[in-house]
Amino acid sequence: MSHMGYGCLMAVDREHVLRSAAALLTRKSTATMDEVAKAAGISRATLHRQFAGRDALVRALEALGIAECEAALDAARLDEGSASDAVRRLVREIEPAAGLLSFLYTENQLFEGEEQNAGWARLDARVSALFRRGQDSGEFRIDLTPAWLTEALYGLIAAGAWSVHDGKVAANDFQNMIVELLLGGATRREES
Amino acid sequence: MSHMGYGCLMAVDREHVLRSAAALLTRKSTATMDEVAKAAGISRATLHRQFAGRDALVRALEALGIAECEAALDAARLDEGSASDAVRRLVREIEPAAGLLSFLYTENQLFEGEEQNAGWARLDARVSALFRRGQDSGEFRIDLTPAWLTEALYGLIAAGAWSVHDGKVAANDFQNMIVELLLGGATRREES
DNA sequence: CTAGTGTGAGACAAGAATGTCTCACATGGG
DNA sequence: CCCATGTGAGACATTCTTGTCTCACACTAG
Repeated sequence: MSHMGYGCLMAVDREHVLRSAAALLTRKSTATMDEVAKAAGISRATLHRQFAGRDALVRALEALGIAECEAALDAARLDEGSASDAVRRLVREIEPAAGLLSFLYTENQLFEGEEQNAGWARLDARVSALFRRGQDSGEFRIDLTPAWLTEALYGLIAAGAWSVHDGKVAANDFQNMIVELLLGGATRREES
Repeated sequence: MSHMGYGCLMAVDREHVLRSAAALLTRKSTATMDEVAKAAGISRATLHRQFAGRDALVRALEALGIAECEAALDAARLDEGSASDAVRRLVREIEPAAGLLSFLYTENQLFEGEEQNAGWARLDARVSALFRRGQDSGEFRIDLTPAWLTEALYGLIAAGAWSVHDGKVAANDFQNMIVELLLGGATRREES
């Protein structure tokens, strides 16, 4: 029967294809559909049966990235404890998705004309709310807008992912480098 | 005679074409040679006479970006005064080139295979030296490597340029947002 | 006026990537 | 055993971009 294996087998295959495509496109953002198919171990025909075209594939990757980000936001429990600790948890949880994120980050720069996925707006709102909470509690300075702190976080994650990829930063330092710079800045301060 | 107007007229035309191409590609990094030519007010044939191909154009833009960065580094007098003030001057001087920089920044991500222009290495070295000077003087914390601070600066400049482009950050705040986050971080501190 | 030079417009072929299609093969259930 | 479904391989047309070429036109110096 067609409605049997369809729901379960296709799902895991689709998941596997998406993971492979993410891993490949993270390293080579201009990879061909043929290369993506080979990386996933399937033929171009099958790839094209699952994703109508390159656009559909990128959209699916976007949805995957959004889902992973939302899962990271959930796991980070942004509402609990101090805002600083929440930011630390957020970066820790989001690190596995950093490669995919940096790919989507630059990819979105050339989708400027079209409307962006509503999921990004939701993520932006949640992260912005975290920074705003930190400002309201007196923990964060108020002269940097939550919108900018959110964008800066994305930019630092992308820069961190590329730095690790280029070997300029040790993979183990990824979290600390981002969190410490974002929270504490470069200037030395007296430990209290 | 041909060897007369060649040195002077071609130079200014080339400069104009490069500026136009930079302005266009900053907004739409996938612009066609035809679009680049139209943006510069010349025909595709003439564009192709000045730049052998798209690669040559990008290389020339890269050289332009490097030259502007080096000019900014010179103007910022990185060796004078405190490292913090030097960083402030650097961001201020580099702001006009931020758009071009962010374009080249993402463009270089997909040149991963090829060797990068030696100019970038020189710039990295100069900026790294600035952060190292701040560390040696006790001004900057030593747990963030100069290499990471340099990459983070690039990432923040790109993020700032895109944020301004998307209207998420006011253009007037560009310098402050970057400098304050890079130097001071998000955490509030007592003013001394 | 005339020759030389640079430019714009457009035709043209080459190449790459995409989207679509067909066909043969394997596998798994009836 | 037989059939249906999904897959791989490959051919094919299409589209887009690029690089090259030719030709006509404007301008300018001699």
